[in-house]
Amino acid sequence: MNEKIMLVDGNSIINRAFYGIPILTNKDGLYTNAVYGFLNILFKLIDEEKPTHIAICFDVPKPTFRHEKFADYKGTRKGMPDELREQLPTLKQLLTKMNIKMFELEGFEADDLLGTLCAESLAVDVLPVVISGDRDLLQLATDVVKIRIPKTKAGKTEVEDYYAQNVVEKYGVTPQQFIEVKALMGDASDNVPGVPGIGEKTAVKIIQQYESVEQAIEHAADVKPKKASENLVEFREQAILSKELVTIITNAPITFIKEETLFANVFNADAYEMFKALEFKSMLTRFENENKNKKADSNAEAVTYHCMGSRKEAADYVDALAKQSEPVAYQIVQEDNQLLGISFSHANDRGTLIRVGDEMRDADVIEMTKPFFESEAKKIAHDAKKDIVFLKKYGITLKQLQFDTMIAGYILNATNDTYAYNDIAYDFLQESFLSEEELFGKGKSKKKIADLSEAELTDFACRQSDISFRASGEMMRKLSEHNQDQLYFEIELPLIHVLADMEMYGIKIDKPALTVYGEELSKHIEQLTTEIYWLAGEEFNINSPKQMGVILFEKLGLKGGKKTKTGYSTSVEVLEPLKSKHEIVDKILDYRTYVKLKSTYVDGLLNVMDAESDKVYSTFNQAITATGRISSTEPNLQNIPIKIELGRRLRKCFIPTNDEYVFVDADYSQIELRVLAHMSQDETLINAFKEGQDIHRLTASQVFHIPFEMVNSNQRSNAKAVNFGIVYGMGGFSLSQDLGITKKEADRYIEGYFEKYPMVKVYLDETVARAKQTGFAETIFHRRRQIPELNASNFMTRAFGERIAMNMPVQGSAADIIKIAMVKVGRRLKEENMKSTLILQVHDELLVEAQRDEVDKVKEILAEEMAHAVTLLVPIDIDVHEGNSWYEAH
DNA sequence: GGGATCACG
DNA sequence: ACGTACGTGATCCCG
Repeated sequence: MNEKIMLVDGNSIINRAFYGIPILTNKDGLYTNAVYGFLNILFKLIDEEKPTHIAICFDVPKPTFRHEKFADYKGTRKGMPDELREQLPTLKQLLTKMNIKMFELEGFEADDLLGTLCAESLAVDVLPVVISGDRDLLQLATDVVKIRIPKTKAGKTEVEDYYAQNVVEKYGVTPQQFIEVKALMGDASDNVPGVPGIGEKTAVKIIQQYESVEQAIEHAADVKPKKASENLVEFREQAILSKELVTIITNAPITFIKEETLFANVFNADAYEMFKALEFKSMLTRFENENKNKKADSNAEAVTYHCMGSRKEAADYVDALAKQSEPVAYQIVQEDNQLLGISFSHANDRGTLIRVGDEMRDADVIEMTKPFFESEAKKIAHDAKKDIVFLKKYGITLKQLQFDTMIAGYILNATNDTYAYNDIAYDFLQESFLSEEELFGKGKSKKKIADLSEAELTDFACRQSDISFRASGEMMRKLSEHNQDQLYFEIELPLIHVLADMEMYGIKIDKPALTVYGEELSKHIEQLTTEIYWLAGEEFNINSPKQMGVILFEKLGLKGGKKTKTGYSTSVEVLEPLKSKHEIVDKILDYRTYVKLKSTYVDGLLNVMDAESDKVYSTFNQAITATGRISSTEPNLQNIPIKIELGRRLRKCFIPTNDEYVFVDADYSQIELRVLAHMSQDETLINAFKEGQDIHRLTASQVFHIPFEMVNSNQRSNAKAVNFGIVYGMGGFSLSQDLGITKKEADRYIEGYFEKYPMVKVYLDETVARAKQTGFAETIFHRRRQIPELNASNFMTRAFGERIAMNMPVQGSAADIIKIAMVKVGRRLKEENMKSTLILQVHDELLVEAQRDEVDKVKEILAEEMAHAVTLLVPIDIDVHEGNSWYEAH
């Protein structure tokens, strides 16, 4: 046989793919993860098997002959989730375009069609190989017919292969006997009854001895154990029925025409378009490879990039660049802080690389290109912040940054995971390139850029500046179309410089104080560890929730352990109510607090601290969050403890560089609620802020129907939770959990809130409605977030989308506002030649390291620029403090 | 690499 | 009836 047909169980494979790959959607909100995973598995197996023919079988969602025999067949099975169901038509459409033959037939399951095709292909001398996620198919295995069962784990596909021999090895029975075993033991997932009291072990034993259900029944008297023996007789009909149910039939009324299943013309233009629409970027290269002998499409159009060999040539080139009046895109290629080359692209040059090599060392390339970076020529960059920080080390200041394609990509669609070059090319030029991970791999086997040949490096570097240059036009057009010119050019772009300055300046750590603090924590941890072991009666890993669950809920018999996917939950919410039940609980909660502080903060900060300056230099990411906030990493300075005093003391270790400076800290007071007041235009809320009322107290008095002056602190704090919750789109249930009240009461609170602030209700409803219509939510400054979840058929997903739609404009507008303030504060400090520097932002707070003489001026600038970043319908309040540490200043 | 936990706004 | 508040990042365990 030199022809081979791959027979695929469509339903079981797409099902596995769905659960193996996280939910994905494309731009249009179409779910794609299962289709993507299906193709991944399909392609992998095609590569391995190299079939000449292929067919894919599907179930028809209607009763089959098995249901006629047994009405409850598959009765316990839940329907597939909507997110998966929606993907079936997409998959079938795609397979049609790929000219892959599909089979489905009313009254039969995919299994039966596979069995039939298996038999028919063998009859015409075509070797079948069966792909399914369902072990029932193992009954089809023979000495030549292989059953392959793929598993998708962590994005990787592993396959188990079974010939008849392998089935015997693994299950101790032949493929034919496999049916008999199933018939006896039943199958809970398909609701096949089997024989009560006979499980897998017993079933295998019985069949090994008697070979079939019928013979086992015949010799029922001899069968052991006794229970099985009796039940074989009592449930004999049920056993026979079960066998019929699990037996795959091989003569379903379908016609196998070999030629129809030919594996050919799969990677055609039609399919390519659909892959693009589904955003299966990594799979597009497969088409390109398959078609590389065919005519080149626009994508593969030959581009000539140059590499400057000689010093003289390069110097002249850069000289001309610096004088350009038209924008120039550049890309600095570096690895491990080592410069490898700089490429340039502009209107008259698709790409030229100045490469670090024998003739020009890194310092030469730096020196040569310095005039360009500092020139008035307009520059297009990709992640300019990285470049600013890099160039600064050589004393170079990047001037005239006109466009940043990474940031533009983020503004145009804030929900992408990455905005790498290949993403930008894909989204804005409709061109597909390999990602860096695909080019270089990842983890241990990651290849080095430095190992590229000159030609490869030229291509790699120039492609990037080329993409930046060409995409920037389309991106600008889209920004205008979205009304995002101001947001992009007046907020995000200037912010890049502010963030770069913050990163470069860093923040000083009082190392001795931090070390002492760490030792104090360690002592407590040691003490608590001993006590916990003693109370538990044994040693265990307190850091392992799994082990702790066993100790608490099994050994010590505490109850109320709510189950998570993997076992008991041991989180604070679970442990807090158990404090009075056992002494150990309090110790564990303390232990957790101390360990968190020690490992995440003390050790974490010491690890990333620069040894020379005793400073930490955080990276501020401007293209991560879906709402417009910035995030902070390595170290994350936006989650330094403050709520409890023990943790708050950490802030005493964040200090000014030297005693020439002090910290001035300013934070917005209730910025999100003020934004809500503005956006909703609710009169009561607006007036409350205008009159400087205590907003939580006001809410309390209204919601609980008590006079303003009579509100006690508990009522006020409950009202605060309501005020917060509203902004998050919270429901009654969660509020009740949070406040420890009944859902009914919580619902009344929320209702009361909306009675008091009626326009807030109107605003939130309208916001959700508008988002449903447009597919996105937006802030005051037109920052937008796509919300594909709003179209989900799944209730939970859709409700989640609605909460996002309510929250994003509020959280995002607050982010807009503080970003404007940062740009303005940064500008003022620079223009007025001050020695004070903005060093940190924590969502509603700015921290400035102020020179002592400038403290008053700094306070004035902060108060002024933060309060007047925008004009809202309500006043904006700022609290300003100074101190010799972050602890004192906040 | 994903889940659980917990730190922040 | 569904499960149940938005946005982040770091550390640890475990398969």
